[in-house]
Amino acid sequence: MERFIQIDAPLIELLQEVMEERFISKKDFLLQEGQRCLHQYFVVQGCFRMFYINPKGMEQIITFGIEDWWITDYDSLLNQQASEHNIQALEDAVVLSITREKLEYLFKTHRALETYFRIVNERVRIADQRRLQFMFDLSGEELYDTFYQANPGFVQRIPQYMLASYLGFTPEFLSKIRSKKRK
Amino acid sequence: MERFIQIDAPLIELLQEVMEERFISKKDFLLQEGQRCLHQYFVVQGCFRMFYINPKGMEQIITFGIEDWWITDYDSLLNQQASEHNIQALEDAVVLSITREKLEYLFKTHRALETYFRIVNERVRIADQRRLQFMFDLSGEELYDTFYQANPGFVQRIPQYMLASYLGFTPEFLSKIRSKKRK
DNA sequence: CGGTCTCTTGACGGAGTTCAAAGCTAGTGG
DNA sequence: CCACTAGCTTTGAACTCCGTCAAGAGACCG
Repeated sequence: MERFIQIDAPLIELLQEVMEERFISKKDFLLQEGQRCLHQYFVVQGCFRMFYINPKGMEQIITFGIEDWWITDYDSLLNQQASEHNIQALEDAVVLSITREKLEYLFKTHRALETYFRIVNERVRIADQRRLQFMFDLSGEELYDTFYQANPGFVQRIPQYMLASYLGFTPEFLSKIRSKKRK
Repeated sequence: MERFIQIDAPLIELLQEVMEERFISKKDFLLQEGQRCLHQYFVVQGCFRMFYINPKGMEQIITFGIEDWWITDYDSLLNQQASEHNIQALEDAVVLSITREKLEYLFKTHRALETYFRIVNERVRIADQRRLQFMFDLSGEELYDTFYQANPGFVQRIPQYMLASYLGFTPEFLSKIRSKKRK
């Protein structure tokens, strides 16, 4: 938070009080399809994936969430409807959670917090746009290379088929990319 | 704005004073590659496209902007660097423009305005995510159908090859989709 | 009218998918 | 601590969607 706003001690203490610490075991869910999403989660430790079941019945990964990132399903959260998404821990994890109601209340009383989230969402828009451009411009192999370079080490943390899903192709194809590289 | 915040008369008047009205002729640019983007634009009348030149040398359209939408290049605006994008009018148009500096000043003095943009960006994140899901799930033909249904009339306002670019395929392929439908 | 911009059509090629089978790895219980 | 199983990765052959290239036909604007 200090990257984006000047945060004072009282606000830090308040957040520590209000946000609930949760320990999640590998493979457990923060959110499952059909539930209403009520919280925003800050990942303290661990790794999550957010995915849905696409029309072909396959799991499609939208995004990952790791340490120091926020994760939630905004569509379900803001429009107060059942989620089509799942958020699942890929490792044992620790998150801080806060309900949308509490957060909006804090926005009113603590202006800096709202500024913080305004800025975060501006940054996410930039990142989302870059990702879209990558998907337009790059071949499967180039997508893999680019992701690999940009996120050193992360590829080791997750099964390859999840990376394939995130990048928008099949595990078989990713396997062929990798086997080609071995030569 | 009234959709998202309670806006009072003084703020409305202030915005009318501070924001500059600009008339843009068809084919003229609000932003060109290489320039620093300094403004956020609110489209009063007309239609814009935001595009860049991809590695193959083709124009790739990222998004359109029409009446009552904001348009800008956040990456250039916030990171204060030369833009890789172009924003061009597809029709004679009217916009209200405001520099980022002025807007951030207004955020400080007029809280409701910052709340408004926080909410707008949350909504845009939802829309961006839906678009990503469409691109994962749908074939070219389905993308066209879905866009056509969701934006009745808009397809008539723009050349077909721009729609093809936005949807992520070639004008030739779009032409084949349409010729198939005629039967 | 004349040229530029836009759309269409067809033949061919290639990136990525699908399906099926087999090999590998890691977690789990006995 | 081993054996077994479920989960993950690899490989190959056939196939599909969509891109590329090239040529022509409209359509719009000065």
